[in-house]
Amino acid sequence: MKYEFTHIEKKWQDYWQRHATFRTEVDERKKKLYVLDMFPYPSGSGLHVGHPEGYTATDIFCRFKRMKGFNVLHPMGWDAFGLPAERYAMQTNIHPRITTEENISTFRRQIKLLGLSYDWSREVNTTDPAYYKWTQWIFLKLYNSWYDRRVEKARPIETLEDELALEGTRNVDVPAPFGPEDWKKKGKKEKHDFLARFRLTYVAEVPVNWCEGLGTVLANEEVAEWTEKGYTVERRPMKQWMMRITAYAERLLQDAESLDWPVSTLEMQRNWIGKSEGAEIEFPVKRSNDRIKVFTTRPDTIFGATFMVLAPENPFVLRVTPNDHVVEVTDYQKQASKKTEIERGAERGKSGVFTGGYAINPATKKEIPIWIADYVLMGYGTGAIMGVPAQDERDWEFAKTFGLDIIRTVQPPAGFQGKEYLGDGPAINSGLLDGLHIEQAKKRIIEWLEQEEWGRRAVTYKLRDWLFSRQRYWGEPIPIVHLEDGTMKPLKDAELPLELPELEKFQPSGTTESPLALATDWVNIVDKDTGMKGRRETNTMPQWAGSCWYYLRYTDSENAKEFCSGEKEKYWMPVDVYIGGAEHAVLHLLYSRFWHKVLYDLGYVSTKEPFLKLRHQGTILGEDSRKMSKSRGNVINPDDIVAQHGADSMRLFEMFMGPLEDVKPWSTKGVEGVFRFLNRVWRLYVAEDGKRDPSISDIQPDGSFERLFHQTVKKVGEDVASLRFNTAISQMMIFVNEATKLQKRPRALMEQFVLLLSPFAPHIAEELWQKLGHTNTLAYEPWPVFDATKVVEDTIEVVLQVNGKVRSRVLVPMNTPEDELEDLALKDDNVRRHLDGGRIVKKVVVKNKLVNIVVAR
RNA sequence: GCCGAAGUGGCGGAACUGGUAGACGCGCUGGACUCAAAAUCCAGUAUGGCUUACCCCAUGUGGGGGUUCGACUCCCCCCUUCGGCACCA
Repeated sequence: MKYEFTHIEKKWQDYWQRHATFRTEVDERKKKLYVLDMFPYPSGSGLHVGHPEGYTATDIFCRFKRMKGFNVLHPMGWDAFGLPAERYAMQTNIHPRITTEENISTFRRQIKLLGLSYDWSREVNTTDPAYYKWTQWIFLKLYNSWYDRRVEKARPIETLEDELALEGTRNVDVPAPFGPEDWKKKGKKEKHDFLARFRLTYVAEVPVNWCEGLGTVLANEEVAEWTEKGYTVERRPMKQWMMRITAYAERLLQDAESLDWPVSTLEMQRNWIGKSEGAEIEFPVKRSNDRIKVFTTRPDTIFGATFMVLAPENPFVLRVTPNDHVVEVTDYQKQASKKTEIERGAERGKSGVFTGGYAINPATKKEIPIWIADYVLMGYGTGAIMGVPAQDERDWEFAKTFGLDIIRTVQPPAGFQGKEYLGDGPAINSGLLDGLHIEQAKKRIIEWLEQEEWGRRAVTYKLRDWLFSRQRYWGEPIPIVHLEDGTMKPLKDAELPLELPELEKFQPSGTTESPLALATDWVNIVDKDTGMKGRRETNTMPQWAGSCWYYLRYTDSENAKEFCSGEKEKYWMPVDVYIGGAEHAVLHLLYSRFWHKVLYDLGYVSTKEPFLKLRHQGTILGEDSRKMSKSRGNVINPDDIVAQHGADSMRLFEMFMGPLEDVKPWSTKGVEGVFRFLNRVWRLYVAEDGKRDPSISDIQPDGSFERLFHQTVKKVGEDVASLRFNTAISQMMIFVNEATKLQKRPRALMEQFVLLLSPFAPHIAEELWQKLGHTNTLAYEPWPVFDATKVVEDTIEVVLQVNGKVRSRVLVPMNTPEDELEDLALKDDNVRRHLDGGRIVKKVVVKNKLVNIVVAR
């Protein structure tokens, strides 16, 4: 009987669905395991072969663990908000909800064809109001929280209000302190504005990449893409929603150390957070009481600071600029503001203008000129630097361009020909630091700065607050109302979800607002509590929002009262294994960790980190080893593969191609190879009449076949546990090759082998299991165990070497003693030929491995 | 430029803590079955040499050095590819 994969796969997929085979519930008696795939954005082009790679890997792992007795949570859902559906709506006026639904249906159908053991009852969809209700709820939790530095955690904003009313800002670090009476005297708006400076979600005027053509702001990484397509992107300050992720910089950095993640991903996150340690130093402005703060990692070089540079946007710029320089300075500021950050970075050489103002170097007491230049960024440190050309490449270049003084304060080694010197050496021209090396000099100068009150030890991070608003329709509405008194009012929990309004026509608003601004009935409201007129926030959330917490929703996806119940969260979290693309190494994985920590601080989740073990699947390239793309015509469609060779072959091949994390090219021949393998398996078990093959019977296995069986159980189990699927499949192929050679096949072992194969090729395995006489699914059969004593070979080949080169091999019983091995080597003809009468200097004997005889001539 | 990962047959890849390099699969070659083909099965397959049976010898894991009885594996230098960052003071 032929291997009718199409029929078999349909049959078992129906069976699993009918019997809810993979439905999971909390079960305190069983050990839980949470295995998660990064959920896909359901694009219009359907699934590509890259998706099933990760999904198959997690599926094999889940099926294996279920058989090992674990209670496995393995869900799937849709990250369905996003720009493509909205752009399509603008062209066709078809509601994004409709396109999204269609795309989801396609994806769901395609994924189901692969026989993945998801608990579909937990499916989530980020665009479903029942889901985004809780995205909005979490947004409000952040809005209504502040980060308390004293305890290093987020707390409800009321705790800050209470504290201000009780003791003012005595224990809170603010520029303008006040007492409890002052707080009580403040008006509503004043209090509102003050608190806004603490909230984890806040509105700020920030320079963004505004694209008029698209009617939205773009992320820095999106700018290049659209400018290439002919759109113009300009830098302009706009009011945007921000999330105070910077408050968590240190914890995001520290807690990453405990994670079992790819080193490269951890490294990328570390670089993204970009911690650097140094000092803040205040430079007094000449003839003024102002002090300009700079950040430096090299406070030891302060004696070489011969100028100062401010970012063009630095608010001090105009305060230090005398009237006769204002024109040049403002001109420069204007130019700089137009450039995007990419353009600023791409420019070779240094530009800048002298402000006409001077500061006093607190170490040398000398006057140094204050310049502005766009190589100094407002978003990092204090937006101002001390220029130390002798010990900094950029400052050197700047000083050379504008003819500024250069004073070496670290002695370069003799014969040093370079420009700036970044290496270590004794300090020179540095007063109290002279002779000290960098580390000591840093320590000494910081002590001095702190003592003289010119500065202090400081840490800064590259990480910036998260720009959270998008001027788009197809995203979660931000649940905030702007009242006519200038304050903002968050919606109450009972008012959630705030659903997207229906629109007549999908088009940009024509202003800097999102298309939501066109839904005037929705936008304009009257506040029930105060009777004030109000306007709803028209920005929506970025696509990251929904994916920031979806793993929590899976634990309790039907819950209408909570985002998930504490009990279920405690049982299932954290995610034990998380698999997805490396393209999310930073943003998604950092944003999720951030939200998770906020929820942790507020007591809503029980773990500090959401994802314990993370692995990325490597990209699958086209057969030509190039990236798959429509234009290259090398795209492989999973539907075709499933139709031609079946889902089991598809799954098996994707896992057999190579290590999960590697980038690897598709191979049609390779699929045929694993398809042949499955056919061989089939013929091993099934006779022409469709019944169990008569070669399978209750006989005692012969020793070597039994050994191979135990070796296979061991290898497959270990490999699956460590996600090395390619080598597990190799071992199964070896087993099948041997089994094929046998006339009579021992039923017990053959049955167990079906169980080994089942996580990889579940459909054929279920069918064979049934043909072997079982009536239930094998999904919960116990995973085969191996007998360690039966794994070891009784005869083993030992290598005989002379001077490290293999000269002969002998078959000996396992654990033949060393001296016997040595004798065998010395008696061996070819070994003796190579000894060639030389003097034996050394004999190395490794039991069960080799004998190496070292001779001198 | 900086950070990270990786370079093994014609191809995808294997080799656990240094101990038989090339498992398994693809491809290729030869054979069996067949009128023939497909499918299937069997055998061979790193490169070169010598014999021209089996053998045996040399070379071989990006290149060059080193440590070691012994290195794909450890150390140093260099090259290439991929991923990320990019004036972060």
